[in-house]
Amino acid sequence: MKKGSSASQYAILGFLGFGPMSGYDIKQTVERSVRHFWNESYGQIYPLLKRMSAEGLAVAKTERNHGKPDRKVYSITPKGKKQLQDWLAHPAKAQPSRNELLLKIFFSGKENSANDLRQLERTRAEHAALLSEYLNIESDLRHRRAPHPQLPYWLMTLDFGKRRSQAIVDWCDQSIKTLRHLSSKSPNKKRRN
Amino acid sequence: MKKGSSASQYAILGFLGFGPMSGYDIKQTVERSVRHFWNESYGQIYPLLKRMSAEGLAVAKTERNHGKPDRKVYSITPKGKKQLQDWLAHPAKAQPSRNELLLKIFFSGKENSANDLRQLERTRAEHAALLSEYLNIESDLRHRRAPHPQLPYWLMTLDFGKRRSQAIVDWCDQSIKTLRHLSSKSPNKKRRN
DNA sequence: ATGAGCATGTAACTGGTTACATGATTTA
DNA sequence: TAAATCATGTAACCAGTTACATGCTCAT
Repeated sequence: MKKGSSASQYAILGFLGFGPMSGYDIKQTVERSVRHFWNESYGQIYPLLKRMSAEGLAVAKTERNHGKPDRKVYSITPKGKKQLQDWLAHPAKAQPSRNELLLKIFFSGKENSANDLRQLERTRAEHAALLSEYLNIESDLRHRRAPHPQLPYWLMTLDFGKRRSQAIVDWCDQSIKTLRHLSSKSPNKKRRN
Repeated sequence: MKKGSSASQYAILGFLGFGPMSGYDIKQTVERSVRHFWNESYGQIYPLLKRMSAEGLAVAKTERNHGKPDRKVYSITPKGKKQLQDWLAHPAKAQPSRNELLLKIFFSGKENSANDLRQLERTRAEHAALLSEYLNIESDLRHRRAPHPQLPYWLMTLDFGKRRSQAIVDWCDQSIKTLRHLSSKSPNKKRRN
């Protein structure tokens, strides 16, 4: 793995692999396709595209655009394709997970039960919503993209999202139950013996 | 939420809430207790402790230590306790997830099947190992820490880890099956029609 | 007229990791 | 005698976010 090339660079390379795109396009595509497990900001995309074309991994072509600003459309080069394949071939390195909600619960106590419950319910709702969103995307994908050779891979990542959200929903339900049980056994304010 | 105070600071405050600790102790404790959803480096801990004691959130006491280097043991102050409680009361902000493995699979195709399978099997093994580690920790905790008032909260975070790893194992199994099926339908090298 | 969408880009900042320096003691 | 553990700390680096600047067009 070459030094100075971050995962963002490979992500960009990957999207250019689908076809020529501008920085703006890449951002939109990220939002529509991999948002649930990846993100990129313009502040990352534009400087990287510049650097990558200087390194010969992509080539830019400026498209004049009536009224709207010009578009700089980048295409991946053979060298870029090779670098992408190299990256794909190397084992993915696990990124350190940091989960603030878990940290708060870890430090929590009976005093914070009301707040914990609120947070768990919010989290549950978020992931329940994601879950149904994923199901919609899935059926949409299966119909609109039926013959695309990469469809199975996209569905795999979706499946991951579904399972993760389902696991979180289940965990929230269980934890909410536990918290309620806990505070009914020894209530915060009024305690009847 | 005060500006300039990162989640790391609250994590440190949280651990000091369990009792006086040195920077070294905090690091060890993080490793032993919340490693599966949180991490801190010395390069983060020591400067923060310094700053926090300057801000009156903690107080340091130097312990002379025969032979070994001196220990600077920090205790949380009432002001620190208050700030910790404030943080606990605010909803946890979701940290942007970035999953390299999913990204690679998203960009993958039949050409990379062999490599994908290797990575999925590795990931599966990792999380299967974590899973049994969690189960050990759990029974250990239930016995050794049986009467601790915060035990239920620790178990909740463990439960999260268990469910997450189980979901990942399941997803790996499913994805491996899908990949094998895929390459048996249209093999990479030799194709019989 | 107001705001959303299109489109590119830079600068400042922040949060965090890694590498380094130091040095005694215990264990293999 | 080599390595691990104890223990603290700094400096350099890096990746990534946020805020800002610019400006046109189209729909409300």
